[in-house]
Amino acid sequence: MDKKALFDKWVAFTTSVHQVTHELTQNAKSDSITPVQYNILEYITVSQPVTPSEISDCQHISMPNTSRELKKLSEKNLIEKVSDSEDRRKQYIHLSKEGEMMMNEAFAIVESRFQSRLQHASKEDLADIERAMDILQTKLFY
Amino acid sequence: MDKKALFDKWVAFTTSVHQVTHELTQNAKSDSITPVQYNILEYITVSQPVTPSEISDCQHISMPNTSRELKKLSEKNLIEKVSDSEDRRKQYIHLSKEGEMMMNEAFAIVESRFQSRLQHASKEDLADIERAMDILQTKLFY
DNA sequence: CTATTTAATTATCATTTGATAACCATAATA
DNA sequence: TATTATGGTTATCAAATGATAATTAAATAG
Repeated sequence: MDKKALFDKWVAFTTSVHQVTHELTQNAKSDSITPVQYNILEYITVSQPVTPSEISDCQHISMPNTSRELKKLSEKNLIEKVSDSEDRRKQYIHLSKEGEMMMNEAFAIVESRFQSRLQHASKEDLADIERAMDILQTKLFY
Repeated sequence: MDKKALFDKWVAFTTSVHQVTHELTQNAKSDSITPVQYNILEYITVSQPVTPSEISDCQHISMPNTSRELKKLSEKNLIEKVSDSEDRRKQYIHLSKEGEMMMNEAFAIVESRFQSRLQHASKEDLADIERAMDILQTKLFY
C-alpha cells in the first residue's frame, strides 16, 4: 500500500472514530452545561490539577474565553480554583465534589455504551483491539 | 486487561486521535467558510452525491440549519444542487469545480502534514499502522 | 380525489462561541 | 527601583450555531 492510500485510509479511519465517539457520547452530558464546558470538564477530569493556561492551550480556547467559561463552571459549583502559594498568579483547577459526580455520571453512560458495543467480542478480539490501539498510539497518534 | 481498563485506554486513544486530527487540519480550510460549512463540504466530498437529508442525519444538523448552510455554500459557488427526476422533492448535492479545488487544496495541506508525520516510519511501521487501522475499523469503529 | 407524509425552505430568535482591547496583580529582570 | 513579562480577568462585540414554527411542493396512501 502506498503512502497516498494510507492517507485515504487514515481519513476514513478518523471519520469513523469521530462518528462512533459522537454516538457513544451524545446526550451523555448534563443539559446544564454547554459542549465547550463539557470539553473543559473532561480535560480537567483526566488531567487535574490543571491551570487555566493549560486549558487554553490544550483546548484551543483563548485565555479570555477560557476564563469566562471557568467562571461559569465555578458559579455552577462544578470546579474549584486554588491559587499557587509559590506563584500567586497561577491557579490550580480541579473538579468539585459536584463536578466529579457529574462527570462520573457522564462517563458511566459512555462506558456502558462502549461495553455494549463490545459485548460480542471474544477475548482475542479484545486483545487485538488493545494491541491495535497501542500501535496507533505510539506510531501515529503520538 | 479487563474491560474497564480497555475503556480507559479507549478514552485516551480517542483523545489522541482528536488531538492529532486537530493538529493536522488546523488552518487547512479556507477562511471564507465556517467550521460547520467545512465539515459539510468534507462530507459531500467523500460521499457525493448526497441529499440534504443525509447531510442533516450524518452531520447532526437540523434540516432547517442544513438548508441554510447549503444555501450559503451554494451562494459561494462551492456546491451545486440537482433535483432528482424521479422524486422532484429530492436534491442531489455535489461539489462545483470551485468547491473541488478548495477541498483539494485543503486535503493537500492535511496530507502533507500527515506524510511528514510518517517520514521516519519504516515499511514495517506502515504495515503495522495499516493493519491496526483495519482491526479497529472492523472491530470497534464500525 | 382528499388526506397524509416526506423533502426541503424560509423566517426568526436565543444561545454559544470567538475575537479583541484594556486591565490588574504578581513575578522576574535590568 | 523601574521595567518588562506572565497569568489571569473583565467587558464588549460580532459571528456562528442551534432551535422552533410556519410554509411549499411533491409523493403516497386511503
